[in-house]
Amino acid sequence: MAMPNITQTPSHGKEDEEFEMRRGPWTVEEDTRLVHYIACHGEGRWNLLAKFAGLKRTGKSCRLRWLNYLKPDIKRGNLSPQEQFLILELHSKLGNRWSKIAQHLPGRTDNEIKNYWRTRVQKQARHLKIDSNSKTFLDALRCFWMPRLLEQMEQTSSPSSTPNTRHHHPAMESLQNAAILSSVNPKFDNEEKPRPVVISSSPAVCYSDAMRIISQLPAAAAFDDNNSFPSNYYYGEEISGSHGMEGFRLAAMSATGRHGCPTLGCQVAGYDLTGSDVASATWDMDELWQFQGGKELESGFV
DNA sequence: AAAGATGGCAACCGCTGCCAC
DNA sequence: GGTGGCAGCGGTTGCCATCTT
Repeated sequence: MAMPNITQTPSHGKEDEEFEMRRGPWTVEEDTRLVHYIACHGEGRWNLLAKFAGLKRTGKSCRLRWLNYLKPDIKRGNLSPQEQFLILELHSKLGNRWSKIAQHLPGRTDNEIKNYWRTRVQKQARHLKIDSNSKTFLDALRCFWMPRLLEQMEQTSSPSSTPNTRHHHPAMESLQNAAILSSVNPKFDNEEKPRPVVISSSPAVCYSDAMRIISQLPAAAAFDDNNSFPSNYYYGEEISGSHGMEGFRLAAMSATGRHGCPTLGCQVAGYDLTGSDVASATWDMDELWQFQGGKELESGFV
């Protein structure tokens, strides 16, 4: 680990030492000082805190270190499928408002979510040569990625859980909150964004539930006799009209997923995500797309 | 095995909004 | 109303680990 840099602010007419600010990675000693000081005096007033704690750091740096790393309730490790789903959902409503998104993921920081978006989500957009802010890519997330996450969420839920306990799965609760948030709170309405995906009006939400809700859509949106996904809907949202030819066409897949639900495939304005080289070269790079034992191979995803 | 490329993440920077004076 | 200080936010950078050739 590189030693922290020292920044000197010239021409202030005070002792140089007073302006020697450390930069770069934090040492264990600095962390200990910061944690100890906050434990004794609380957080806030970061410039004064830095001074009184004897840290040669800016108040900003102290605040960032505390909020993003040292705070006791910070979660470490990979984002769960539930958290990923929530990020995708909330980002579709809130855009790059990372702190707002982070408020809905306890223990996760805005920085972590931002990094996740840039390194994981935008990577897929780059590989597909689609603008990550484009409707096309957002649709790809909704059509292709989010259903996978939903399925992962169900698969990773405890096999011993009963229907009753399942209703109290914390991630499902978060998901429910997100759905409620997007469907109820007008603050998050955005005319230019797709309408909220209301997949949770019931206490429990999972892949099969989402599919059940989809199955309860109006007749025009319901599955046909072949159990194919309706060509002009996904998640209950009409994609003809405003989306037009720029939107997705959901391929009617003959294969079925779990619970007799159709496995989703999709095409994005020239990007056939169901079987193109692009798909095999990019989407399956992420473990997200490792679909439980190569199920894609059977259903024609790769 | 080594060098270069790439990815992931922690930290920094600059801007904005709020508030006290 | 103007100004300065502070906190917070989002974009960007830089370092290190891992991967690829």
